[in-house]
Formats: sequence, C-alpha cells, structure tokens
Amino acid sequence: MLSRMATTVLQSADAPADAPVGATGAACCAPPVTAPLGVEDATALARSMKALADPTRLRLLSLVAAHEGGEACVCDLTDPVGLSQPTVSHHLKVLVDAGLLTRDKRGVWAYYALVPGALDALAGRLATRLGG
Amino acid sequence: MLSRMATTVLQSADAPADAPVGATGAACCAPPVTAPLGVEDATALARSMKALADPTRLRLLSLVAAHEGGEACVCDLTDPVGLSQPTVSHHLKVLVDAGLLTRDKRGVWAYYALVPGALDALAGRLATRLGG
DNA sequence: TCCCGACATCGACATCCGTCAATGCCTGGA
DNA sequence: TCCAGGCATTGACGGATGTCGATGTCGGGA
Repeated sequence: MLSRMATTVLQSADAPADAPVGATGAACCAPPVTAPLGVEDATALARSMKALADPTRLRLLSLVAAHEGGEACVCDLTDPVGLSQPTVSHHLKVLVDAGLLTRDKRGVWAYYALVPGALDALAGRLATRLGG
Repeated sequence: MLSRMATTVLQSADAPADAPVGATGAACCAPPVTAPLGVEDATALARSMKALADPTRLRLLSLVAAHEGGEACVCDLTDPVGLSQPTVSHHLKVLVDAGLLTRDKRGVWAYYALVPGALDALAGRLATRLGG
C-alpha cells in the first residue's frame, strides 16, 4: 500500500451558483488551495468551452465581431469560412445556445452579434477557477 | 437594402500576432475588432480549447491545483473523479500535450502540476482575440 | 532474483460531432 | 396570389472522442 495520503480532497463544492465573472480575480500570489471544481461547475464550464473548441466557430465569432456594426447575417459568413449555409447556421446556433451570440431576425435576414462580456466572463472563469 | 446602422465600432488597432496574454483585455470601451482570426490561429486556439472542453479534465486541473504542493499523482486523482486509472492517465496526457500540465516521474509515481500562466494565457487569448 | 505496485499503452466499443444535400418555413415583392 | 430568396431543420455519413478491460513497462523492496 502506498503511504501517500489518499485523502480525497473534499469536493463537495459549495457551488456558488452564479460566479463573480468579469472580475479579474488577479491575486498574483498563491491562493491557498481553493476547493476543486464540483461536478456541476465542471460540466457547465465544459459545455461553454465546447462551443469554443472548434476553429470554425472561433472564426465565426471573430468575423461577427469584426463585421461592420458588430453584427453579421449568415450570408456574410458563409463565404469567409468556406462552408455550406446549413453548416454555418448550425455553428451559429451552437454559439447562440452557449450565450455567446445573439440572434436578431429582421425581415429576411438573421443578424448575429456578440453578447457583450460573455467571452470575458468565460475567460475570467478560466483564470479564477483554475489558475488562481 | 437594409441600412445597417453603423454604430460605435471603428477604431483600428491592428492586433499583433502574439497577444499580450495575461492581461485581461481592455476595460469597458474600445471594441478592438480588427482582422478576423486566420484559419491557423483559429485551429491552434481550438486545439487548446478542446483540452478544456471536458468536465473530467477541468476537474483534474482543479484537483491538481488544489492538491498539497500544487502537484498530484495519478493515484491521488482516480478516486475523486471516479474513473478508471487508464482513463485518468489518458486525460492527463491530453492536458500535458496541451501545455497545461507538467509531468514529473519520481520513482514509481508520476507527479502532475499546473504550468504557471498557461491558463491565464489562454484566457487572455480568448478575451483579446475575439472581441473582449 | 522475483514479485508487487504505479502508471502508460493498446484494442475495442458506444457515442458525439462536423459536414453536406435535400427540404421546409417564412418574408417581401411582383 | 404566386414566386424568389434567406435561413432553419432534417437525415445521413465519416471521423473524432471518452471510456473500459487487458496488457506492457519500469522501479523498489523482500
């Protein structure tokens, strides 16, 4: 048997439902052993990260952000990414479901725009919940 | 024939190839929005995000960070995540390959530790490259 | 020298995911 | 009223991914 302490680090994370996102925790020096992510928090974070774990979706976000007015319709995006219209629609839906984009249908066109602060909130959660 | 309101935006600050990671993007004003991500950049970023797009791996990172001394061996991690040893080894390899963990084999045990600043760098890339 | 234990690798399996062509829905104009 | 076009949905397919049991590898102790 190993003599390594097999102390299962208490993991029943208190689970603060809403994270203090946006705030850059930013302590430079060693936060003394914060509690590990609970299963729920990890699952929720992973779901958000999955939306960003695809090069096409990253490019779509970037294209929308860079587009005039901060918004773009599907027809603006299919050519730059070089994929079919249904595929682009699918990716946009994933991003909307993840809370990263908004969808505004005006007439025949559907305009997508970044949700302000959503990416920063994700980045903040990454840094504060895992790296310290 | 729709007149898209050209609202705020504009301001051209070319984003250099390597972003000043670690800094949490600009504050409130000034949407950066410049050139969209290239295919290569998007692919590279997506590869990193994929490593974080799994709840088990997020919990492993968190467990390692929270563990005494900032490092943990496989036997410390299998119980908390409730998965088999080969599966945990697999996830740890993914995290090492992504540059998020280091692996240090001492005797019979393999100790994993966070790569300092790696998560912050990723968070910074997210915020600065996409519209933070 | 042999055995045990910690860890990595392998092979297999089920599931998920990205992509496309085809099709349906809805809006605006003729 | 019908038609044209932008977009979402569906169904299908191939490849990637998470998981496990079995096995290989290596170091330390008897």
